[in-house]
Amino acid sequence: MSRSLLRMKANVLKSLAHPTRLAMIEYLGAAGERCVCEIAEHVEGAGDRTTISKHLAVLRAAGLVSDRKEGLKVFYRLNCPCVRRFLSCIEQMVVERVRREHKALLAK
Amino acid sequence: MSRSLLRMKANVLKSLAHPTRLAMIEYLGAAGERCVCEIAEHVEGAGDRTTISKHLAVLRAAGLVSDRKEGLKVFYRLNCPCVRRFLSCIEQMVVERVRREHKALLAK
DNA sequence: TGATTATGTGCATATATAGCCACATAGTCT
DNA sequence: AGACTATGTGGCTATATATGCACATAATCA
Repeated sequence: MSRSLLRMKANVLKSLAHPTRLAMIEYLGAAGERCVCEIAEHVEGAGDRTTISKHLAVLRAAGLVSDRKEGLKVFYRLNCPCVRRFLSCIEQMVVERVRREHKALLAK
Repeated sequence: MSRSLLRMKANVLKSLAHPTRLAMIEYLGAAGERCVCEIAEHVEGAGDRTTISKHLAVLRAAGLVSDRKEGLKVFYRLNCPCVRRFLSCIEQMVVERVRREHKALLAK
């Protein structure tokens, strides 16, 4: 496997690997195109607006979202619908795992 | 979306978000169960053996792989087959992107 | 038992990332 | 033009991560 392709894929994954950014991606996947203020409202407890901007910049740099300016607002949208399925796979795995560990705990 | 579920999913993604670990996962996905020495040989240029061990420990902690000891060797295997599909989605996205940017470059 | 091999751990350091504050930009409205 | 609003950037610090070295463990074999 080419090192550079590997690095690029790891970068995309890295951009997903943060609770706030993950929430943003899931929100955009579910709700469609949204402006920064809507995203910021939805992703509560994610810190101040500049932090939100930077997270969005990370997602944009990774190619996961695109943006479009309209008046004062900037709208972001998910580029790659396949990411949604991808994330549901991860979710399934995590949920499975929690269930398994919970069961193991009870069995003791 | 629950904060803790979000954090857990981000953690799984984080564990995938490193070129060496990604290569390990892809290798285990394609080749099936492998011992550390085979993994280390396959993932060339990933630094020394202790680094390899640590990356494997990260993947194990995330629940992505399981290990099994047999004699001196420890065998690792991919836990969640769905990860393979997931990764091919990311790959497709990256390849698409490179193609698009390349084209855009030519058009100038 | 002592030597050898496969793998893992504990520390130390280097680099990367997250978050916040102050400030910058850019569009809108009066 | 000047005030206001939405968003982004630069720079700082705190925290996290990656890596390698020296050492630890554990199984095998002579």
